[in-house]
Amino acid sequence: MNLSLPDQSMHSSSEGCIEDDKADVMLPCFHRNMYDEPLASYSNGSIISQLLRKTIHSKRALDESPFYLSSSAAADCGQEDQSSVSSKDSTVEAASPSGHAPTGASPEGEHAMSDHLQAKRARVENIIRVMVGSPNSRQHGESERSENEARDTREAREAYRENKRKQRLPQHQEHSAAAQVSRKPGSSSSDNCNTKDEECHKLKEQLHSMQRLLRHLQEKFLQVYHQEEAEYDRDETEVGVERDILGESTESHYISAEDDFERKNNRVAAECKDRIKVADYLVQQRESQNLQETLKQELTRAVSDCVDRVFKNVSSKGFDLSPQQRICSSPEMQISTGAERKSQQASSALDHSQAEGVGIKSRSLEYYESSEAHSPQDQTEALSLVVRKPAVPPMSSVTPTVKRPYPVHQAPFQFSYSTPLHDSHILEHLLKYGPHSNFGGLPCLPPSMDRTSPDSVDLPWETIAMRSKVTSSHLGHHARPSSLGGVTVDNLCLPHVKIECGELQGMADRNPYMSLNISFHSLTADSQLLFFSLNINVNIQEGLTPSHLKKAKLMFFYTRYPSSNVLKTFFPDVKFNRCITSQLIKWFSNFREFYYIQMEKFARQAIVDGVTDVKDISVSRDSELFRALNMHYNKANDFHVPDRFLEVAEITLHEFYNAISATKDSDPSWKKAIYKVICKLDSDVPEEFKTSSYL
DNA sequence: ACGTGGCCTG
DNA sequence: CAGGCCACGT
Repeated sequence: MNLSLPDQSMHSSSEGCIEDDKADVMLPCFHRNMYDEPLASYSNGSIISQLLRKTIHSKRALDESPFYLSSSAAADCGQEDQSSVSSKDSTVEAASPSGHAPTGASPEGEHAMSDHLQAKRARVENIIRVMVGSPNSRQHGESERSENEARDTREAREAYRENKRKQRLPQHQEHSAAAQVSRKPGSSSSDNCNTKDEECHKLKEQLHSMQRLLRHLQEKFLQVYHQEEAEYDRDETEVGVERDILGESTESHYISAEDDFERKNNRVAAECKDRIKVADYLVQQRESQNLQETLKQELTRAVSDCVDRVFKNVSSKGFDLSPQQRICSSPEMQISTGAERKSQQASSALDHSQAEGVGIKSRSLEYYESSEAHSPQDQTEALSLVVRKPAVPPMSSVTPTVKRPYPVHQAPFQFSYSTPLHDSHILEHLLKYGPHSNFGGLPCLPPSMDRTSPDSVDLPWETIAMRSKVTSSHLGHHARPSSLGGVTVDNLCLPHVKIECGELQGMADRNPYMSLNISFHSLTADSQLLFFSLNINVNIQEGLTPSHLKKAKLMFFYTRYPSSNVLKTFFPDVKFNRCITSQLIKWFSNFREFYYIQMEKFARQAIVDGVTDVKDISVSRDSELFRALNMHYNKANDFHVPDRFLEVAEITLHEFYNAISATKDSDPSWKKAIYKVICKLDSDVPEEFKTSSYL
């Protein structure tokens, strides 16, 4: 019964767990205290509870305290019971049977009754008398008291239930709830109505402030959301719907929160949960939008980077289009060159990080505006027949005494069923015609995470061939994953963007060169992760495919002696190693072998046929020699062999004819002289071969 | 030693 | 077309 005990037990909520056996003794309260730990601490800290703790000494606590008492309250209750009862009896119930109670009060309790406390008690009791409003209170005596007690008990139970409910609230709410509950123990009698009222007001205020806070948060969310809307309102329709939905839901929540303040105490939790849900939804919305934007930006940046590098590469090597190429270039290709140049400028001018959907569109427009401006220039350049490679030896006299099916200004070479697409073609295609178009099956050429490959210097970019498709998929609209590791951007719920990549392996064989080159490593780590999370199926060619062979054969029309660097340049999708390189070299060696065999054969045939003048020998597209060669290197006959190759073939044939005529073939190494000549006749391989190929 | 090219063979 | 072998140049 000492007053120090309450304090002791008050702290026992934490200490008792560790050391004290009192926990067992005070089981009902204590166990609750453990569960209501935050509550207890709050009650200790609460001003109201402080007040109560003082006040409680002059009041009788409820016997049913276990329902709601916090540790301090419970302890107080237990300790103060007698004194409280006695004090109350002595003042309020003077005529009660236990009127002598004051004397029964513990000396400590009596001693504790300071003057101001007594004064306060008197004041409070006076107020209570008024508040209870029962003029018969005194007359009814015990019954009245029991009624009050019963009511308080009910209130206490209510409070406890509320308390339980409020424990689920966020902490700042718990605080107020705790404040509310912590004072309950003292409300054993009607005199608490005053403080109750008081506290009710405080609670109201707290709740109001909380509401304001929530509203503020809500507004912030909506503000940010709308801001983002304004920024990226390229897709107003879809997002607009979402916004409407959001607006509605939040609005309704808002209103409902406004309505019934008095009753909503027990609804606050649910309310907050709903709001949190809304907030979460907004956050998710933002996140997915961020993802979308990030992906777009990174893709755009990577693409422009790629174009930059392509041209940097080209210009650094002094690469230029060969005359044939210029002449032969289809208008489409000329456009693309102009576009590429423009793109170089544009990409350097444009901040990559700022390149967004709008930027893409505007740039694609620039492409076509500029292409018109550039194409005439390109045309004039193309008409000038400049040969940069070692000029044709003065054997030109040998050349055309024969009529050719094609004029010197050769008709555009092109693939019979498809013009080879440039990177920029694909880009332009994508940008101009939109993602709905597709380029046919494109193989997935994966970014290799291994940058130790020797070609990484020469080929800083690896190809990610992808077919880009824009779908109208909404958030949560999951695209079906395509077969064979097809790539979709599902799982990410990226609206408006879906990328599919290489559907079938067979397609990789057919056109592994036409690809959209993206510098995967120029992407940020986030975007790389994003790519992987997009499940993009990437796959760098470890070996040479039949498509590579075909490409090599077509390249042979331009170069008979390609250097390994050229090979690496023109097979960017191949992971080069010693074996691959030598294999490619071997291919060209074999090509040459066949070529020279044919030359020797036809030269000897000419001699057998009685040709006496080398000038009578020519190579046209009609000649047997050409057909044999074309059959070998261009079996499908879907590639228009450049005239230059015909010239070179004719020169080679003449060389053989002359050597054989001069009986130089008796020398075991008589061909070497011819090889020396022929190796100088190589021309540059069109850039189309670098990154793209026929379909 | 290594890369490259040519020749021969299968 | 690939493998083996050889020769040559660096």
